[in-house]
Amino acid sequence: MSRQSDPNQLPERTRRILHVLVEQYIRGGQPIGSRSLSRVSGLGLSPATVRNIMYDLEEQGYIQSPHTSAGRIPTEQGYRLFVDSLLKMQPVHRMPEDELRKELALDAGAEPKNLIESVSSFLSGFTRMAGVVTLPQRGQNTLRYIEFLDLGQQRILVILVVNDHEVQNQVIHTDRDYSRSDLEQAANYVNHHFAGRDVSEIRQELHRELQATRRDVNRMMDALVDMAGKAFAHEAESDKSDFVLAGETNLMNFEELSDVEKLKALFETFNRKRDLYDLLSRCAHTDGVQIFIGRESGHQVLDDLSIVTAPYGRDGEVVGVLGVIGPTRMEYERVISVVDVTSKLLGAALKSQD
Amino acid sequence: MSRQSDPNQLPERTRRILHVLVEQYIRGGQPIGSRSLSRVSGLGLSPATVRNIMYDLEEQGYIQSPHTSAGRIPTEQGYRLFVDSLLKMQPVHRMPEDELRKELALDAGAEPKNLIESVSSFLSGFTRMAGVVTLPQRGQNTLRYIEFLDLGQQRILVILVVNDHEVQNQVIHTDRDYSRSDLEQAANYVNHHFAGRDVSEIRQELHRELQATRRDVNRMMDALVDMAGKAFAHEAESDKSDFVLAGETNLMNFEELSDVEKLKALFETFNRKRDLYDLLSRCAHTDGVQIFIGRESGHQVLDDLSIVTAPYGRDGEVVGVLGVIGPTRMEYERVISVVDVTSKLLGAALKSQD
DNA sequence: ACTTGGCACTCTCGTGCGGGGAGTGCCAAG
DNA sequence: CTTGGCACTCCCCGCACGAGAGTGCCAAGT
Repeated sequence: MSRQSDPNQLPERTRRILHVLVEQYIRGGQPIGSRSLSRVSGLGLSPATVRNIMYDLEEQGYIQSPHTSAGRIPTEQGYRLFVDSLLKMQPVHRMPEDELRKELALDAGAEPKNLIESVSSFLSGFTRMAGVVTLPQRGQNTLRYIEFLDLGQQRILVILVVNDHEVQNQVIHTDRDYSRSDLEQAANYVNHHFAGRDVSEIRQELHRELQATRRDVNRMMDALVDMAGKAFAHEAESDKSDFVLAGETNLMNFEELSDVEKLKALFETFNRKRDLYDLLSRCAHTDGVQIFIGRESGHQVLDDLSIVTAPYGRDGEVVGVLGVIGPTRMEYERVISVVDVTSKLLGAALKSQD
Repeated sequence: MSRQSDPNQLPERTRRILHVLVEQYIRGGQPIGSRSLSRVSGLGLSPATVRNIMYDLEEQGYIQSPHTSAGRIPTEQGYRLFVDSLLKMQPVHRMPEDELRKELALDAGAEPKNLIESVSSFLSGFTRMAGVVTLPQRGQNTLRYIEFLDLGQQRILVILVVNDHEVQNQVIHTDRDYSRSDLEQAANYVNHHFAGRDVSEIRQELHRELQATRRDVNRMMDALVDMAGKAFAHEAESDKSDFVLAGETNLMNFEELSDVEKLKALFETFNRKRDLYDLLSRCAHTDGVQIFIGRESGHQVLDDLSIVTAPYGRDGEVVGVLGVIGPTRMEYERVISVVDVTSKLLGAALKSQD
């Protein structure tokens, strides 16, 4: 980017031209020529003057022309400047808050998963692009209750209730069979000692305890603690990198993705989940709306797309990220508002839930 | 279909020509002309003769030409005849059973859901089309264990263990609060009386019991039974119409779906799940491989696609359906074998699981 | 009666050509 | 510094043309 320059050094008039150009291009999808720009910019400049300005903008990498006798379209750098100028002004927008509020109200008290799905499909429905919401990831998982159930053949079903609401279950394999009362005893032990404490903390403590009692005569206790430890070990690794995507198919409408190869690569990325999740988690640590334009995301499949994200949470603690994925040529102003408002409403909804 | 005729009345030679034509078309994707057909059919007929035969086949609706000077391609009716002739002969095929066996072995003992996912992605990977497997739906759900956990605010978490393995949980709302021991008592009651019996049976019985004790002074018992009833009512409605789809994106490669509108409609159908699930369930009652060609499925979005399905189950009882979705122009012979073998292996894997 | 070679006909597809339209770059004048 | 003018470039569209492929039909052969 040798020719890149400090955007602040651009004359006001030049920035105005860029702004209008981006707006117009977003509206129409056609390259913008000097004539229409001079008319619509409201600056009272002749097309020739505008041409000169456009020449400058092109030299500095904000716009480009698809071929010599077409108009100009914004580059990623151009979009970036445009978007940054949008973010400076407080977006006070007539929003369809009510629509979402209503939906959220319906889901109140439902599984968090349902809530997330509603929000994701709201995002996609309202923007006509793809909506995405990560599942809320609590920083700490508080153990509420544990239960062991014998399945025979040295298999034990562990049921774990965390955070008042969520039930997780898993089968663990042991090296011997346990009687009903053994299992009850183990569950009682854990429930009594550890209920209300953080799960990963418990795992560590159980581990320590196992070390300590290793030479103990009480082999039984040993095995039980081992078993409980296994249960919590599983818990730690599960449930990662998941999000709810909605309206992916909306993206098929955009000519940016008319290339089937690209489309395929994109959908495969969606299915794999990992890449997109990583991208989203990166947004958890900034607060407020964040925007990746085109290649800024660093993932090749998203080259022609932009992502607008915002973290959501309750009581200031971020528990997830939501966002909208669409073509680089999207109505940023509207999308930013929607994402922003939605993240706040979702935070509130989660709060009221428990 | 006025011109449709009994396929059995077609002369052997004519059927042979159709068979070869379909084979060739499946291989190459290009309309087949009389010259190449005469060469490859091995019947020692001149192109002119083949032309006459093709004329007959076209009149009877088995083949058609995209335009006057292209070769011929099979119609749905033509595919149907082709496929039926395939199904008559036992498909004894060198199959990649081992590959799948290995994968299934890895998943042995894992969640059924994981197993299903493996199979689905095997189907898709091996055929390079889309694989689909419905979740196993047991005819009866045997209650193993129930537990009630107070969440406060008149909400109770119900944990239900069915069929030795599966854990279901749900929050029910009650009209008053219950003490810990109330809940324990309720759980004990249900576990003691109903463990090992079918869930929907239990629901009915609880309902009856509720009617009977309505005038009873024992209000407590009343409420408990009511609560348990609620729990089982939920259980009944959950978990329907679900399947695991894999490799949908493979379908994007086929020019049959190069029309973005079609592609979009198809993927939306996949997401909705209902339509496809209904189609699949219809296959549960026939045994052996079943094939829908093009519009035979009755769903418009599948017009250019075919579906090859087979039910799977254990001990003769069908618990689900699996299949492959691909373009009408697919290698039926191979796909039929794969689907057939896979359904049997999955059945066996489920059996060995518990 | 069936098969075959011949032949005219039709249709698609790729290519090359030309004109209209849009927009630019540059220059010289204001 | 702005503006009008003008030549230039490039895309896009319609058109025609020829090559290629395959058919339908007919008349002759077995």
